[in-house]
Amino acid sequence: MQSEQAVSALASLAQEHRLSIFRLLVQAGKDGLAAGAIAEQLGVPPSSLSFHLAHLTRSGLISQERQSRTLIYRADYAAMNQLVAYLLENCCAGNACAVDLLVSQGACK
Amino acid sequence: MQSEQAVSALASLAQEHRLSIFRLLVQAGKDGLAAGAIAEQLGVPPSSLSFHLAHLTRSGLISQERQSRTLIYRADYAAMNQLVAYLLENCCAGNACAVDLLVSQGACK
DNA sequence: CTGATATTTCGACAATCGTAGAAATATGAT
DNA sequence: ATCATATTTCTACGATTGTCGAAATATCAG
Repeated sequence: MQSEQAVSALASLAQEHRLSIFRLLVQAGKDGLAAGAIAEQLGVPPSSLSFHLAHLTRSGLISQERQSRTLIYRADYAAMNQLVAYLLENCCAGNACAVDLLVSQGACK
Repeated sequence: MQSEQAVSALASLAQEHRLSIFRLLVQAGKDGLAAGAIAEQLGVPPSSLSFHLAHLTRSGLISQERQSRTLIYRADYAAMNQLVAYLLENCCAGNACAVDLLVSQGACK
């Protein structure tokens, strides 16, 4: 991963509405959510929502698939993992370190 | 973690210079780095660097400790872990999911 | 082809952010 | 005390970002 890519991904998460969108999609899992369903849950006006969805899509953290009239959005878990790996790359100068917590924490399951 | 906190942490990483600073500190480990050492490695003017260090410190991702004339900065791994946990909270609606990658990836060691 | 639904693109404006020089502060050395 | 070093705070300015109404686009139904 390049730093430019990472900054873009981070910037797309660093905004109240977009963070909420991303978390909704993370929780929704592989089925994703339609733009409309997201709008309903967050109460953001359509044009604003679209702006934020485009931002997240451009950064690669979510993907878009058209299903007839609706657009389905999904979190891209691999992109998220790459981002975290980039942030913690070569951490603690190769010594055992606090980042082991990530393993024991079990964010998923 | 509150969303406001998360946005603040993410915003502090979503900037080229600050991202570089954070990664340097992650790699430096528990000894941290003096502001001067960071300035040297990144070539950012002192006032700008100070602005970014303050941003990262306010968001809780790094900490500051004075050691006589110099200020030592360190990455806060626990804060980083909390942030990642917040992003992936309750992911995939409770099913086994792609976030397991985080475990197998072994960013550290 | 006409109308309805789902969503995006355009445009303009206010608010926030990053930059870096100059001045200020904190600490240690002589 | 005086001076040098390390770093921050202040300040002003240009650049970027978020907002949302209105208009445009895409798809389906009748």
